[in-house]
Amino acid sequence: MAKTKDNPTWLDNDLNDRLYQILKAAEILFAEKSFRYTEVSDIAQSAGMSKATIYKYFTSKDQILLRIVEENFKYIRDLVVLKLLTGTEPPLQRLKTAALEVAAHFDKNRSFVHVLIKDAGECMPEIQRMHHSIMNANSKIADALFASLKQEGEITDMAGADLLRIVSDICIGALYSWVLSDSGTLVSSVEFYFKLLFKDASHTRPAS
Amino acid sequence: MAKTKDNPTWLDNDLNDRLYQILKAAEILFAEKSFRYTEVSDIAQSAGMSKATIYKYFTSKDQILLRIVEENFKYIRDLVVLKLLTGTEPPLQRLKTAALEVAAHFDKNRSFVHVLIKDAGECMPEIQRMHHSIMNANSKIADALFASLKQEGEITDMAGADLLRIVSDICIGALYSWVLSDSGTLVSSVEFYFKLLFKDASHTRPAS
Amino acid sequence: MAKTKDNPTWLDNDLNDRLYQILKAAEILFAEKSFRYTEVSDIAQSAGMSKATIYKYFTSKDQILLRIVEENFKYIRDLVVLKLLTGTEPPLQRLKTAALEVAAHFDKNRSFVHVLIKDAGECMPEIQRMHHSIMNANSKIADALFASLKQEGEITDMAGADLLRIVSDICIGALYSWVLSDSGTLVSSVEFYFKLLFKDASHTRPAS
Amino acid sequence: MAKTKDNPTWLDNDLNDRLYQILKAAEILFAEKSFRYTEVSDIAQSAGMSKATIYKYFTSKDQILLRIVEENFKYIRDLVVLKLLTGTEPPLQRLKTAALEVAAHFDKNRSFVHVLIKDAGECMPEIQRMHHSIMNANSKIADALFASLKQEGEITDMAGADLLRIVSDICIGALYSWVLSDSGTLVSSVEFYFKLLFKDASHTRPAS
DNA sequence: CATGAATGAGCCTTCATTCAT
DNA sequence: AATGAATGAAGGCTCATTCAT
Repeated sequence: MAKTKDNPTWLDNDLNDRLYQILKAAEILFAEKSFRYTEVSDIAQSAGMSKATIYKYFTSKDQILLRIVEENFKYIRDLVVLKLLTGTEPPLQRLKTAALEVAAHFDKNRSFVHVLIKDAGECMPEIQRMHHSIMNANSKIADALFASLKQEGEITDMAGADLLRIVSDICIGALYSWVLSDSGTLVSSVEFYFKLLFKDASHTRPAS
Repeated sequence: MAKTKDNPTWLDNDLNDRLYQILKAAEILFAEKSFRYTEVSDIAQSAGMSKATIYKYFTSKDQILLRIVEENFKYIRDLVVLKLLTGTEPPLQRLKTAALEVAAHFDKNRSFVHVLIKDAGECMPEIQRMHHSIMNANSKIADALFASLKQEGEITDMAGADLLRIVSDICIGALYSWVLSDSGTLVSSVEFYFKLLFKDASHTRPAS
Repeated sequence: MAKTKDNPTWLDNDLNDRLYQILKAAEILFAEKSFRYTEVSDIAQSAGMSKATIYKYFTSKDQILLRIVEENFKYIRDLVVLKLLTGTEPPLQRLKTAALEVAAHFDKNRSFVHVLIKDAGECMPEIQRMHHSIMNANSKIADALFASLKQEGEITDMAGADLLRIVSDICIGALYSWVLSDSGTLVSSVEFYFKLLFKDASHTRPAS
Repeated sequence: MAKTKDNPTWLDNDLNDRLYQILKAAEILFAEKSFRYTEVSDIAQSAGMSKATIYKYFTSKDQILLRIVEENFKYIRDLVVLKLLTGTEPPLQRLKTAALEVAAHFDKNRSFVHVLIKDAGECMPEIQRMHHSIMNANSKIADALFASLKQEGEITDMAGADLLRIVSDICIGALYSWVLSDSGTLVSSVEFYFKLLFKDASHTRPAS
């Protein structure tokens, strides 16, 4: 799953230490004080290096934020693809696993979600690209998934696009709410919605 | 309904013209270029006055943004309270009316929603207060509403808090998605969800 | 003595009311907060009129300060000339009277002295002109005075210029000290120095 | 004494170069154009650096002025203490030496005196503290000095406080006059007053 | 390579001053 | 004549960014 080192949970191991320190420090500060109120020197201090060093790795303050978003999005995308497309479990189970993994990632990276929401304006293109790729580019995957879910009778008949929309809205809403309330875990949110939508508690393959 | 004048859709008519012009100009610019990239002189030019005049009405650039959010939130709150608590229509009908009115307000004030989402970090306290007031302070209203909905069999039995959470998540999600896709209307989104959740198309009181 | 009205002590009676109010209000505010920190609107408020009205009487904020200094200097000059050159009392008596009158004027107009010292930089030309007129233009008067003082044996033989210099230095120093210590009266200072320099307590004409 | 470098006459050598350049440039500009009309960018240009660098050393334009005053006052205080309290010369000689040294310092730093007088309003607290420390805190030193002067018959019997007051007034007056006339040296002023007050030209110890 | 030191570009904000009523 | 409302012109200060060591 990309990660084998101890502390990093989302950034690729390949990132050299310096880079990782910058991104992590920035993420935390952006989450706390927002992009606007975080100075590059704050990041430098928090990352234990000088400002000049930061500019060896990034061409601008904005690039740091962008990189944070990109790395997280990439990580999530990889996670989803891997969990959703691979494996022999039934589709619903794979969906749940993927959702839980993503949720767990967010639970471990609260600050990223704060950044994403607070400084959305600074990275609209990235967010929109992500949103678009989920709503359109990946719709084949989604269609296939939903088709198989319908086959198994887990969900009622409904246009795949509509379903995707609902799921997407709920995900975004849950994410936003989670940040606003700043309590609970996203994992429990996912479980709540799964229980709600699919009365079957286990989602292990129905033994037919 | 409050509004009869032609152009203002959300700010109270009582706001004097100058103030209205500033807020409206700022809202549009913040939505387009984000708070960060909007200079006070941009707002001044767009509002057809000098920077100094703006500072007669606001003590800082930040205050302009805050005021935009406050005014909108106030307007929405008033709208919801009015539509939801007053009137003789059945609860579900009132809920739908309120939701549609709010959605229509947003449709007419897309730029506000853009601001709200792009510059969320600048007004977290206001957003959180709004969120909290919906999730907690207003829960009595919500409970009453949900109770009567249940009585009428419109919705299945479920904890009020859970229902509220779902509705809230969907609303936030729909709002965010709407901005991200930048297409369609929120009103149509509301109709979509109402059709989905309550199969009855009309929601006029079931003729017993 | 120029003054017959009740409250004004330094400005000419001829000054119309509005003008007097502005100058007095400004003098007090300049003394309290210094020229820099006194805004024209402060003066307006304190004088009970609008800023625009002030600009009917003065072309700039600087002009107000200048006028304050000019009026006071004019008043003092008139006083000195009148007391020193007129009258039948012996010269030393006239000198003392003049000095006491000026001191009394300052005692009644502490704020002017504060302004003069705090905002000296804003009115160096006026101050320098005054200083020059005392040290040079008026030296004839001074010479005559000192000559007669010497004749009467009140003071030792000494160049008039030197005497003038000493007196001038002591006056300036006493004035400055008085503002710095912000206690006592200038009149008592004058009496101190007269007692010190001319052992004769009365200075009434020696009954010879 | 403290000074052996060529150009600096009043600031401690310890002050690093950059700081010294700023203070010296500011002092000259303040003296020429007054605090009000001197922009920080003027100081920057004159000191051969950028505005931002100045703000590395000072938190505000006001602080620069304050620092100039403080440094000079400190320097003067040290000088006086050193010259007055140390050494084996008779008291009057020590007094004269101290006065001459201070006067020489001012002669070399005319611009400081201009600043002090023109922008007195900006640094009243510092000036008052200095004045107070001379008139009160140091009165023990003064009393001792005056006592020994009296013993030696140099001055007539008189309350120490009164003597101090006279000396202080004369000093301030001489300083102010010197700036106003903008000619001559303070050293010559000191010599004038010493000759005047103590007829003995040499002030070396009276040969018993 | 890492950094301390330096900076340029620019923003927000202020206030003396003006003008229409 | 008096003023409320409006503004132009600036100035202090900041901070992302660079460069010499």
